[in-house]
Amino acid sequence: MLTQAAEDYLKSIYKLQETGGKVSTGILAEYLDVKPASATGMIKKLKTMNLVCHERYQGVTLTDTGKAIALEIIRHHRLLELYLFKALGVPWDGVHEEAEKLEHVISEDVEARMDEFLGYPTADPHGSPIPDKNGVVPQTPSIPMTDLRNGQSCVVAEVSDNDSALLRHLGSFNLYPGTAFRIIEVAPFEGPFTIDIAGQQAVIGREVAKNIFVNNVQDT
Amino acid sequence: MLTQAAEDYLKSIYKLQETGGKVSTGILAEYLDVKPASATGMIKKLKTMNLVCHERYQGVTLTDTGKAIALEIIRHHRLLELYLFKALGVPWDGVHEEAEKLEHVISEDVEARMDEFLGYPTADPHGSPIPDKNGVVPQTPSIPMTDLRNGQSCVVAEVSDNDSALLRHLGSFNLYPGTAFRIIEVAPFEGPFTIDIAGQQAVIGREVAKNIFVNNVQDT
DNA sequence: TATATAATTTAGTCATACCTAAAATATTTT
DNA sequence: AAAATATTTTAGGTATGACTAAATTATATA
Repeated sequence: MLTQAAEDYLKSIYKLQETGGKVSTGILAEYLDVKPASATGMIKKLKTMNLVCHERYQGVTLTDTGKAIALEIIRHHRLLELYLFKALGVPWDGVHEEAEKLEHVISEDVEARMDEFLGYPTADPHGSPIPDKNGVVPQTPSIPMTDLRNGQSCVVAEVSDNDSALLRHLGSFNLYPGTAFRIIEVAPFEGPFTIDIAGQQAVIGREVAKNIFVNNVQDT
Repeated sequence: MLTQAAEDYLKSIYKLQETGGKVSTGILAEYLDVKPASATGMIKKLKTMNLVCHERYQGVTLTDTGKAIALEIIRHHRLLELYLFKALGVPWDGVHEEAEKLEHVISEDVEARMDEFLGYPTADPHGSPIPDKNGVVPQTPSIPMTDLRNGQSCVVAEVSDNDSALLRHLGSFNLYPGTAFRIIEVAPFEGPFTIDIAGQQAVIGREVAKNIFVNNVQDT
């Protein structure tokens, strides 16, 4: 059985690997809020367990085994988020923190029962894909909201889940995955977005928009 | 925040205290499957945190704070057991092990939500009382099955929860809390119990009977 | 009451896990 | 090639929690 820290490293390497191949020690350390030396230490430990590949100064990647474990933890996390949200009514800005602790502890049996209860879902409350039992991640192509232009309409596909204040802010506009909206205006010089959500107007700053990913984009 | 080990010690001291006042180092160590010296070490640590009272060679007791924490963990544990049983269908011989891990991790918010979902229950699937939010333990008087005599009828109140093989065995006879049965015969010389459960006859050994507690005892 | 026995505590060790600062080494940039 | 940057190694720290062995204290027995 892996320690919680080791599981968190694997999960982080997986996430960073998604957006850019090999993961440098520095990036990983920054992501986990530890010093690079700490990351090197854990990488060495994970290497002895054959969970990562690592050549000195060349960055780290997951082995097949390491990737499978990372995906299992991510599956735990996202199933838990959705379960807490749907079965227990935990607000969507609170599920991440709670799942972060539970993900290391639940059994495969409980995981399977939650999965069944939820009807074998493919996305968590923030729209992030839930890997299936075999580690297959359902692909839902989406683009950042910041790519949108005046007059385009779209549907929220996914939002970043790690900042609960941001999530509360988005919730106040009803900007959940599945919600449709239309761009009324993109202010010039990297300015904010004015949008229409079911008849309600809202102004979304660029920093916020960076955390929103959309699909079903149409010119109207 | 306490470590998991510290929480387990508090919980154990509480349980041992229930059945016999002050708790000796040796008993505590045996219960937790560690050496007495290890128990002494943890007791000293808990004492610096004002969670236990301890005079050398005089055994240990919980302070009010320590007792409150112990009861909170027991509440977590038993609510989790019932929740896993009722909401997710985890078999009753599996809930203990799962709750043992989760009890240290769930938030007060999730605890409250499970409590509400379950309708503010007072007993877990094994019949053990669930302390309320203020640490009040509902009292349900019961006697060991081994005190019963020929011809007496009763209802199962509580069974020991820490041996899952035993629980499966009891389950095979339908001996859940709430199940009524009648003593057909107690074999002499500390022999087994022959009982009638809803028309079905069963033979229960003395070692098993020691783990069953009953109430509503009536002579028939 | 003295002594044997049992329980408890003390003192010192060990293993694990994770972190850091500083120095050494490699890589990249100028 | 030199300088700047990033990474790794080294050496050391902290915390947890277990253990053994020896010393101490309490209890039971003679």
